[in-house]
Amino acid sequence: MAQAIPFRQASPLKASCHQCSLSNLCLPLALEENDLDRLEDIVQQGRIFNRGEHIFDQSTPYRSCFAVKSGSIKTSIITENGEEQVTGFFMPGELVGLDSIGSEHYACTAKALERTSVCEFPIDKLEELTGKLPELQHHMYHLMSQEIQNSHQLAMLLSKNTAEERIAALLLSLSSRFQRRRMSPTNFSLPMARNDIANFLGLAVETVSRVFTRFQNQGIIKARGREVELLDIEALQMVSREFSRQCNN
Amino acid sequence: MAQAIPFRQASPLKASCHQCSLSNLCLPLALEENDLDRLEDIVQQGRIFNRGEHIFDQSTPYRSCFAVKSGSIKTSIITENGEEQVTGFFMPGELVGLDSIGSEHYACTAKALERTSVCEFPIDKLEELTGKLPELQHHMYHLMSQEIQNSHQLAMLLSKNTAEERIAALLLSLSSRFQRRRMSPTNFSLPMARNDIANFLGLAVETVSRVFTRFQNQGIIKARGREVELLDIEALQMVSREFSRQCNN
DNA sequence: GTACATAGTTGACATGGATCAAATCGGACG
DNA sequence: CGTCCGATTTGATCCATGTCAACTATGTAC
Repeated sequence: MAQAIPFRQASPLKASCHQCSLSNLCLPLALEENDLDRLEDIVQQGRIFNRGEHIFDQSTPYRSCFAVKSGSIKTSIITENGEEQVTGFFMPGELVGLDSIGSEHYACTAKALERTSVCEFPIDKLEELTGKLPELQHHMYHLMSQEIQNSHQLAMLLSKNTAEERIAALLLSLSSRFQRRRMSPTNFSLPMARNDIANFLGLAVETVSRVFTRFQNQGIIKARGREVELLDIEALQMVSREFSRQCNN
Repeated sequence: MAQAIPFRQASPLKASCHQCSLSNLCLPLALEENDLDRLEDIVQQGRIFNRGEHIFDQSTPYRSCFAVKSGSIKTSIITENGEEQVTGFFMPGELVGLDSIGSEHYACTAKALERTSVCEFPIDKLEELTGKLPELQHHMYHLMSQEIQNSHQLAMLLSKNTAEERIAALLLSLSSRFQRRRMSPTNFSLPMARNDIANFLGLAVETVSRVFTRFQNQGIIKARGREVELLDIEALQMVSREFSRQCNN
């Protein structure tokens, strides 16, 4: 029935980086057209996860890192006594699991914040490939560097900034990340709950809520539930003290 | 006058990883004897820095990462408005500058806390070499992963833990790092000032000072200036809540 | 040795945000 | 449509830690 197809086509288990709309954000960003094939050879089209499902947790043996294809992911560390520390939010085109290379298990737990699909890069194959493609290797180093920087920025936010500053910085970070994905930088829907925001920013939920309403009263944002509209980006930048140096970008 | 020397010998600008006492901690850790030569080929014996001197700062174009050979280094981010956030302390065998790969300039400022010597790895040559030596590449990924993890642990410490817990965790981290370097885990001299500790842990100097004296009154430590003796490690672990999961190890 | 600067300690007080409590909203489901 | 449960908001109170101020110790230059 199906006739032979002369052109490249993804097998069911294989992602097509060539056709992916995120190729200017994700790993393919580093590669020429013809090297892209080699990346496609190792990528596995991952499962789709429903909201709340774990992509992996700290007891999962480390095998792969994952690129978000659609949806969004939250990573967190769960301590022995059950406390959680949210370490990041990941949007389409971003790589999750870079903090675990060389470890037996994942160093954090990754949970889908909404219906989310991912591409899976088995780490052994990825390392092998980066050994052959210097640009890809460089890009990996660069991504990991940025992850370190982001985390330092977060530490800075946590140790030096007030609740308002932290929340302003997060909103700005999300804004610029939505923008890079060609979505509105001023009108978006938060993928995460207030609780996750609070945890990520080292605040109590109540504080987050209060700051949101304060911002709203000042006419800086408009928020109803997870729907957010940034009315005055400049004001947000003023609040976040260190203009545009966001915790994640 | 000088006669030809038949055996490998470090040129003035070249470090000898073969003879380095840190070879079980540093990059050589990943390599077989014979691959070590290739690492030696790219290492540059760095300058010696006096206390307070900058190895690099955020205006320095990114060229290399550095391994601490002796002494110790503090890294920090300086914001536009002059605020400082200490992001880490580095001891012999540890690598500084992994947060800047792929950036134009260093992402942080590195300052010698005491008289310090470093080995310099030009990043372009290092990347080239890791492309050829899979074990070295893997080790680099692993080191960078750990740096991300450390930073997440720090963020966690900052957002969830009390002053006492943070300081206990730092003391334990230093202790285990001294131990790995075959120095006493209970009797050491802090390389950094109270100020740096405070900044790193997101506290006021006064708070650090108070906690030190509190610990001392409880008989957990003995401290005179920078000289510290850990009298009751178990008690410290109790205090630091999440037993032994330190911010840096 | 004296003097000045820098680092560390201690005390008194103020406050941002945590905590506790309760009300309200919103969505899933029968 | 009504019910239920979790998420969010709002209010009242409390406390750990910051801030300000003063004092002490340590080190460095002359």
